[in-house]
Amino acid sequence: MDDTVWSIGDLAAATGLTVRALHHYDAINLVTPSMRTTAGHRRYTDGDVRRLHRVLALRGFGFTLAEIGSLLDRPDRDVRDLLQHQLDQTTDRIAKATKLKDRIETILARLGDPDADALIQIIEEMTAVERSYTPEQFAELAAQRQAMWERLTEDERAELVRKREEATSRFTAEELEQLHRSRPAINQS
Amino acid sequence: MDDTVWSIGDLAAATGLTVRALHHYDAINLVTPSMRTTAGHRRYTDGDVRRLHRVLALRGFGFTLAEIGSLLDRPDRDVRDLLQHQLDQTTDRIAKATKLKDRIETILARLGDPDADALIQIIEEMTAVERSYTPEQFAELAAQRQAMWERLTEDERAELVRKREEATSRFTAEELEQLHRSRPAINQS
DNA sequence: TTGCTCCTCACGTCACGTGAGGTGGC
DNA sequence: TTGCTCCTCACGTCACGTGAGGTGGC
Repeated sequence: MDDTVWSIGDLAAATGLTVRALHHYDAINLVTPSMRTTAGHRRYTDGDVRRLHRVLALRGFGFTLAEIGSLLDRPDRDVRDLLQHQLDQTTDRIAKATKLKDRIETILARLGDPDADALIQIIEEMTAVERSYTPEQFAELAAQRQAMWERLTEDERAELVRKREEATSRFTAEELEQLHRSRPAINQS
Repeated sequence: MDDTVWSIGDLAAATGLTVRALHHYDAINLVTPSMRTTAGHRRYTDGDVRRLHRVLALRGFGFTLAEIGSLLDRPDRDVRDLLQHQLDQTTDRIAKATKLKDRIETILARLGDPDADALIQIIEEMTAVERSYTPEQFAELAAQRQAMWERLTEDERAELVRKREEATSRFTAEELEQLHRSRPAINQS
């Protein structure tokens, strides 16, 4: 009973995965069938199937396949940290998605019987912040900010980042993303 | 004043994008600079910058670059549908992330001072549903479900899908994903 | 001449989907 | 012999990141 062996198609049907997914797990050495038939066909043993189930369980918790692999193969890492990280990421995703949802609902409410031009106009109103500057003023602003940043000490920069994050809640999603993108670039210089 | 022209570096600094991102937008014909210098350097006009701002605004609403492109170039599509679709997707993402968050918090709470083995065990307990079957029983189940499905009429199938979705709230995230993956495969046959 | 910005390839990312062309077991 | 399952490439996805190697303006 314990020496039952699975073809890839049966295993795929039983787990709801695709054959291609199992091929992929094999290719990255995540779940490798212990046997092959003489024709080269994969045969999954009971142990392989147990490992696959662990993979699917962990995948359900949002771990990447790479993380799952190292968790299963070197189970000495600080699991609490990993889980905490997952939790933080998930919380963050919820917050961002919730904000986006609010904005979309706002737009839908304001939208009468619109075409795309109207949509774009409304969205631009909601996100129009920089557009009140001329390009030159805008470039000047960016340059000044950059120059100011470079005159700061490490501590002052950290303080600024904190303040920005406090102010962040009043920003639009677009600006959030832009801040997020521009910060590492600035920090590296 | 209106004929100011931007270099790619200045525009990147002013918007918080990377130069590479602007290259990308150019490559996919989303935002193409109207001019080049004799040396081949991109020069963005005021109109280009306005288009870029529209792109960023729409991106903030979760549209893909392809969607943004067709929105800007053929503004005749049903905008309300597009936005509604965005909203549905976002709501769905929030629901899934919230469920995941609950599960992670549950695990973290149950976790004393654990190593990965303990984690995997706990996760397996939380997700252990199929594991109460032997592989043969499991394969049998899958085969029976498949056979049953194929005997159904379209209406009966739709009814089943509805019922499954009702029951879904009691399922784990893993099972949700598996259902989600297996359904289109079955429907195609 | 030295920096700095700019240019064009071109591969890598993540978890597979989707053919393409061919082989083995019932 | 006909289907069906299986096999191995290998390109595509999405929005860029990250060098690699080279050129132009101050």
